[in-house]
Amino acid sequence: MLSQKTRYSIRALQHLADNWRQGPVRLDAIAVQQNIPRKFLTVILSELVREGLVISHRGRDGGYELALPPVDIRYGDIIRLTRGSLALVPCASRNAHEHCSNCLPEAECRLRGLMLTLRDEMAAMLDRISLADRVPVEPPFPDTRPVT
Amino acid sequence: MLSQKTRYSIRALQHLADNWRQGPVRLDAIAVQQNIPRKFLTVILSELVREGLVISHRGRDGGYELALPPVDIRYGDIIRLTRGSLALVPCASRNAHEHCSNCLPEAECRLRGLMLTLRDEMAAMLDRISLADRVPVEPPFPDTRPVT
DNA sequence: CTATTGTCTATTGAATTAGTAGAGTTAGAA
DNA sequence: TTCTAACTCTACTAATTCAATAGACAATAG
Repeated sequence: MLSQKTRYSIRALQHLADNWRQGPVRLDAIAVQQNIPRKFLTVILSELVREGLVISHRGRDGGYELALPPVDIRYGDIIRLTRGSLALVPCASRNAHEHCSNCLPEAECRLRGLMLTLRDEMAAMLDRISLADRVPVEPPFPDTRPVT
Repeated sequence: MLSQKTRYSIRALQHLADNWRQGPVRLDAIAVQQNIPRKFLTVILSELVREGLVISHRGRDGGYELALPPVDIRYGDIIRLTRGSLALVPCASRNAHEHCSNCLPEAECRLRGLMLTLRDEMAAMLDRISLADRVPVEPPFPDTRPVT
């Protein structure tokens, strides 16, 4: 699962993408319109600023805006930044690899092999889509496989 | 991330798959060979028994074995059973749908749209592979996309 | 009938996460 | 210059989740 914080980050960034090139957006506007607790959002946005994804303007008429054009911010990047990794298991991360505790040697671990492959598939998709893309809100239900 | 418990479950099931049709495997054998804390494994295996994936034999010469041929146990099933859902966000689950807290109405949520699509891709892969499949332990590094 | 092996429910301790507090900094405008 | 509307930073707390253990119980082969 993505943490609440990661979800808030993504929605905040989407909001900024929607207002790209329309001047800074105030924190309160984002909080209200995206239904994110105000105080928590200050923490989240400050982090995004520190990471270089967002630019802030202080003082009167301040606010936030994306540091890059929406098309250059891919969902994969956002998740890697806020969550550290795309992988579902620490040892299957390509960029933040860590050993799993109580596991077999990695060279023998079949779970790891599977999770690496899965990670790569997820990355392929998430790195293809950017904040500029219109995402289908309700993708067609896949009917070619069982639904347990 | 998959919880430690889910990872243990998968490894335990893989172990049973390796011993398919060779009589019951004792809990201690699994614990030692898979490096899983014994007491924790009792909890995990009991759950798998209750869920019908595993059969247990009590008493002397007891142990565990898969309830189905390995080919009929797909990774997607295991994760759905032990973790409740494949989705990365509660509102994007096909089989255990829940509303996310502090979100927008689902019909407008772009994060949900994206996560549904991702869930479907993950499911396609995880439901294709079963415990009978030999998983490549080290898949080729994908070089067609950026590695952050 | 006993040693062996699994079952069940509760509890503990640690880690993570969500969210808040509150004092500080910056910049525009009167 | 000073007021005020913004953002910034570090620390803290409460709630939740998670990993692991405890310990009494049940079944079965020999």
